[in-house]
Amino acid sequence: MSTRKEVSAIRRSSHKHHPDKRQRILDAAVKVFAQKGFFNSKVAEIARLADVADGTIYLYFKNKDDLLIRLFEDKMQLVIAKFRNGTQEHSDARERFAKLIRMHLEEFQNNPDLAAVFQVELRQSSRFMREHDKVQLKGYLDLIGEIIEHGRQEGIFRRDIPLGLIKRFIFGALDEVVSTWVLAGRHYPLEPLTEPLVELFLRGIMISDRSPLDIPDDGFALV
Amino acid sequence: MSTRKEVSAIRRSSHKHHPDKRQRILDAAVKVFAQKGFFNSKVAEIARLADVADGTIYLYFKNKDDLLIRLFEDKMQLVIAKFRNGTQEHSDARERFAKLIRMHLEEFQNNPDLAAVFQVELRQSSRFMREHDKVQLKGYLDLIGEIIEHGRQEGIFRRDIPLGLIKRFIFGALDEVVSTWVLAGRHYPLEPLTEPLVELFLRGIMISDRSPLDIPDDGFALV
Amino acid sequence: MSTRKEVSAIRRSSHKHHPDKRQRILDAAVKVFAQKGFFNSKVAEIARLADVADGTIYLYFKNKDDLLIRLFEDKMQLVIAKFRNGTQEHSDARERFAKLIRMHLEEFQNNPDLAAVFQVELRQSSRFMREHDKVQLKGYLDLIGEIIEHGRQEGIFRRDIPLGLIKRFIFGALDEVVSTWVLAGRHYPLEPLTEPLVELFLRGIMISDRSPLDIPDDGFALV
Amino acid sequence: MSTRKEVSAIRRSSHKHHPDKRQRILDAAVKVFAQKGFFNSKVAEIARLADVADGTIYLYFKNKDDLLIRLFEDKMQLVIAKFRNGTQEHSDARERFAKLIRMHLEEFQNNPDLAAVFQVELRQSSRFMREHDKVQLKGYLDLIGEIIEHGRQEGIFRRDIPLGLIKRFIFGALDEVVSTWVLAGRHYPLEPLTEPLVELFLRGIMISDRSPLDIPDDGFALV
DNA sequence: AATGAATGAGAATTCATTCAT
DNA sequence: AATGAATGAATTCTCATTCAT
Repeated sequence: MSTRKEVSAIRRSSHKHHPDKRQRILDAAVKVFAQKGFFNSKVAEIARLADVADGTIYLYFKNKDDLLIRLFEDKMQLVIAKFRNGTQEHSDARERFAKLIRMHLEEFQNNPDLAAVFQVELRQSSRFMREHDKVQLKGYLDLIGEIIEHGRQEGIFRRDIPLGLIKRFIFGALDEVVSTWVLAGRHYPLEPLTEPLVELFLRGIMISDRSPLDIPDDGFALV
Repeated sequence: MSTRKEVSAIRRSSHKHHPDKRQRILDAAVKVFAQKGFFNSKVAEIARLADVADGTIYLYFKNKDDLLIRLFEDKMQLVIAKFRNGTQEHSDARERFAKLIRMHLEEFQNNPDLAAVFQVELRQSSRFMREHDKVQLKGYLDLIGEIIEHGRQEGIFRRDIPLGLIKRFIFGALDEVVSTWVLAGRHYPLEPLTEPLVELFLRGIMISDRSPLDIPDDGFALV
Repeated sequence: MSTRKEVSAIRRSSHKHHPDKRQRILDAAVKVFAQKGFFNSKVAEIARLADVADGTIYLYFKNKDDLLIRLFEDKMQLVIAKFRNGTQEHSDARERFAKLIRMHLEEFQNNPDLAAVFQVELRQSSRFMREHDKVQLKGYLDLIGEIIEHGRQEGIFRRDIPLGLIKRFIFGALDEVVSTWVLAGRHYPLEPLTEPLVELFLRGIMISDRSPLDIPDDGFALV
Repeated sequence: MSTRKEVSAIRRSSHKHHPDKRQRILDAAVKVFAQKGFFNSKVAEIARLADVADGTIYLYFKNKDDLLIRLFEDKMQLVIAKFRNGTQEHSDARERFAKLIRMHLEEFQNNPDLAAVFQVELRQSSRFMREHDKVQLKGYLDLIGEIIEHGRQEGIFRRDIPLGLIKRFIFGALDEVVSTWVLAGRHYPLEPLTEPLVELFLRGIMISDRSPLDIPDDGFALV
């Protein structure tokens, strides 16, 4: 009796399933969650959009919650890796920082559905957030932290404000800007906001006698 | 046939009701929404906590959605009025700005449940946000805008970054700081974050040749 | 927010379902409606009687209203076809007419629950009637009309009274007789009423040498 | 202490209440029932229309069901008395009968709301009908019966068909004609239907030289 | 007698999840 | 592995009725 359940549990963990199907489900989920919000999304609709049966979703994901969690984790992991990669092309902390902001804005601009889910729908369940905020979002905050730390070691970012606060400050502002864009219907491009945002941030976090923009005279256009 | 719906607007008229009861329901709603999240909250639990019958809630509010909306509107109105009042005690734009940040942090520190609802649960429905973001939240952003504008006229806040972006930047950072605090379980005081945050903000938004902290020489503690 | 409503039309598509289950639900519905009346019938009870889950009903029918409507349409269609068939076995209009009356009485005598629903419960909602009276009931009235028309062409049914009135006159009388029988608890057989009813009807609608009103010659103005 | 209750009880039974208020409630009930149907009518709406408080209705009527029952009884009593009066102006059974039909059609034509309630909404609850069909409707059927009996004694109405059946036959046809009129939106006058209806009825129930069925001599067995 | 705010039982319907095929 | 029909728990909201004023 309990055998069957266990078998199915083993299969689930072995993830042998068709990997493409898993992705199709996640892609459908992003779209549906983005449009309707998590609680108003129906598993059946995700299934329909992914062109699989309702039950199939449960072969790949534990439940609806799990779908959101995996979605978040999968994407966040990719995004963080991509951003870390991208930023490390620059050695200057300011450039590195500026690159991060730009990539963030571009990423969401190019994946509006993902943006909607992250910015708005992921906030839905405090229960969810309580459990997962600490997991993957932390990875992103860590990336920000690394860059700040880099700047501190370069001697150009201030040390008199707690790193944790700075990370939140930056993430929060960025997050709000993207949220506004999502809620406003994405009627304008995000990427051009890079420069002023970088300016605002750097002024705040750099050591004050060095203005972020009049740094060297190599004429580099900020990022 | 279709027994339900259809009418529903016969009663709702004489709003003599007990005014205290309305408040009790709202208070209960804040607590429950904060703890469980909007979608996981049951109207019956709010009723129980408010010590009224389930049906009574519907004498004061159109439905569960309406409860959240009114909650937001009621509180936001009060908070905005209070903040506007408080900030106008200062004529210096920097002080005014600093006062706003402090009041914001204090307000949510003193109303943790309300903070939880505002920070996390209100973000639940993009539909909701789409409708209400523009209404009352706008009032708050406007207040921020007024203070920035004041500083611009005093000649100490920069004009080269769009006001809209600055407002979002400030609100977002603030919001994230409070969210983190809520999600972290409110284990630390919020108010002490006033000074570093003000510092970060002012550096970003002030005209750069005037450092925000070396303003007067009377050694005044900021705010 | 408004969790409910809004979507509801995602599933309903592949109508492979079990066809027998649909019938079981309809059969259960007839019984329950007949016993309790539409408004006092609970969907849960129909489900219980049909031995399906509550939710299953909603895989086959849009809602409780729909259940009644389909019930009516399904049966009416069958009945009309059956009656039309049966009456066409006779070429004489009087025989044809008499056959219709007999079949009508027999049909309801043999399907007492159906009779109860048709006679009493279907009258429940004027809205329902407004929509459906015209649809399927019309089919039945049409059948009556056809037979009358046939008799007119044979030259034995009078043409001086509007067909519409005659149809109503016949249907109404028949309907009332069955209603009475249902409400009286079906304590007597219906079918024996065929002959006297046919007699009453035919006398009214046939051409006769002497119209029942020109009997005496006292020239009384009717009423 | 208990005195008050008893006093109020006495008052209730003595029907001392403001008689005009009772009528206002009944009038409102007819309108609302006619428009929405019994089950879709809200006591609160009746109260509003009658310009009394919700609770007041319960001083005059036991409950919502009672409201319908009293409505029916009150009106039926008046109508029967009026019809009996009116028909007795004529001594000839045929004229008496014709007068009844005319009064019936006129009555409902002049009280469309009442017609709607009687014809459609009263059919709603088989439970209701089971209890009240026998009470007041019977009074009306009795009146029809009296007139038929009168004609029989005059020697002009046939005796070979059970009186009960004839009463139902007449009432049913009449009822259906009015129902159709109600459901069709009352777009045409009812009263002109008096003559053809009387014609149809009288032909059926009068003694005539030639029974409509002994026309051909082929000895066909009816049906 | 009258009021109408409050009550709370009651019911339709939805939808995540299961499981026989 | 996949399916999708079936399940039934769960929850909002309505409205007849009561009762303190």
